[in-house]
Amino acid sequence: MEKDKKLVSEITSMETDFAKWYTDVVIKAELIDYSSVRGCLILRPYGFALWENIREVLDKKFKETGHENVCMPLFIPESLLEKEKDHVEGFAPEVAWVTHGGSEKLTERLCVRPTSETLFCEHYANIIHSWRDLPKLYNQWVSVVRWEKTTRPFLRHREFLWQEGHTIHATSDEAMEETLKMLDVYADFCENVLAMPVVKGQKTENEKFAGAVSTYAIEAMMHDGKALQSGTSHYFGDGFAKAFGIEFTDKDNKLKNPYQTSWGMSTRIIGGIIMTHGDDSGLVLPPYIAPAQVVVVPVAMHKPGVREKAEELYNTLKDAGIRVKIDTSDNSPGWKFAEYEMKGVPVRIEIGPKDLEQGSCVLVLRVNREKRFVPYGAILDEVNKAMADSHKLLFDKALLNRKARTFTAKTVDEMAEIINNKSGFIKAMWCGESACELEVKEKISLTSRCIPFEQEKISDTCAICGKPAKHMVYWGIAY
RNA sequence: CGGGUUGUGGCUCAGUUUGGUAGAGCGCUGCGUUCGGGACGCAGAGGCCGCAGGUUCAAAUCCUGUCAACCCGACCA
Repeated sequence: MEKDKKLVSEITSMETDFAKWYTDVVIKAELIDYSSVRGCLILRPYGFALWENIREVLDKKFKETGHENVCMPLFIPESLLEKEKDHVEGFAPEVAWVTHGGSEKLTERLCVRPTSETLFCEHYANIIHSWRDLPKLYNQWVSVVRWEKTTRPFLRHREFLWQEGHTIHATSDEAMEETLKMLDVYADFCENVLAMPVVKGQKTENEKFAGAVSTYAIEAMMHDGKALQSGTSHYFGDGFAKAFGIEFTDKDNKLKNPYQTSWGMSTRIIGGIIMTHGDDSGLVLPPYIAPAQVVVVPVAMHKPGVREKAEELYNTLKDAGIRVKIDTSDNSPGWKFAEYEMKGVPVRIEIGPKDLEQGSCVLVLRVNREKRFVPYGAILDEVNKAMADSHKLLFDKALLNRKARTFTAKTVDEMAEIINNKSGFIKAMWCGESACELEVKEKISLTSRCIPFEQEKISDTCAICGKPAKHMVYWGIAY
């Protein structure tokens, strides 16, 4: 478009300063506000509505796959947290402690849950006795607290909302199947609902969850080439069950430890949505979770018939279940266009005197500002089509960005050469030794993002040590 | 947790060097004119200068402490 220069001057352009752009968008679009405790942020109605929509879609999927929602306590006694060694070592440095109840000092301090494995384990030990009690497929939607040193809106809060699934099974095969199934649920959700392409894979030993046998994750690429871990699924084996004394009598009358999983997705994904799809005019929201999917903007409202027709279109869409908003405020049309673009509303409908003459209205896609002239009778079909088209355009654009920013390297020098000039994923071979992974981190500040399920052979030898390679790994800089 | 930058009406900032009546633009409220890419006029409202101490006749300004935000690093499954 001719006027492709920035229409919104209040937002720092991505190219000038991506981090500043991000905070500008988050604040200006009224997603978040700061509170008086660092890292504890306020989700404003527009931001919380995004989470509600995400929650609604995921929760439905969890229930379809047989899961039940529960709610565990907020506090974990210190002695309970300490039962699994790796787990406590992983989380202890970042937990918040409650030491007093009223004015009385507690005999045992309580940590505010950083994650709830220990609580679920304690509960499972109480309720599971027989193979008939298995499996338990539980999930909870709660907030957790991790006392992070560095905080950023959505990406790293000290208190954040998430869901954590915790399941327990009679066999390791069943638990592993669950682990991978839920990873697929997340991947499917990201791609088909959020329009975010993801790479599915396994985390290395260094990067896995504290206490897990293996961790799987979906990795997404942001507009600036940094990686965002967008959902994780862990296989625990029977380690937690042993540490917490969870036992059941199997069909063969033998006492056994069951096998567990956990998996989570948090409000961090909203940061991912912003950094995947946003542009210099502000937010661009994927249509299926946008709090407002359509905004109706009447132009020259005082002219006869304009407002009535606008209301009529609004009602038609609303009655059909579309999340639609109408703006009849006395701001100028130009102001409204800019405002709703900044807020990322996927579809805008303009209706004014010229349209009334034509018997149609103008439908504009946020993602590329494409204008479509639509007769009134076709409005619902065209809105649905515009949302489907927008979703596809967003996905394709994000995938294109990832492909353009995915490089291959055969040696650590090549990796350094690439990362000094560009930002993105580097595919390189790895022998499987932690030492090599740590060397990459120290020398060129890249971390392993995952060992993707879809393997490729870049070369025969580890890019770092030159010994025979075991895996192809995606390396990158992560949020 | 280290290094850096910054806190002044809702927002962006000037004023701090050299202590002396708290400012501008935008936004907000009311009325009128406007309305197809952030309209215009007129009239108004709004600030213990982040917080706490200290120095001084006098502090937004100087000193000490503290809190918060942002950036870089370390750390973070």
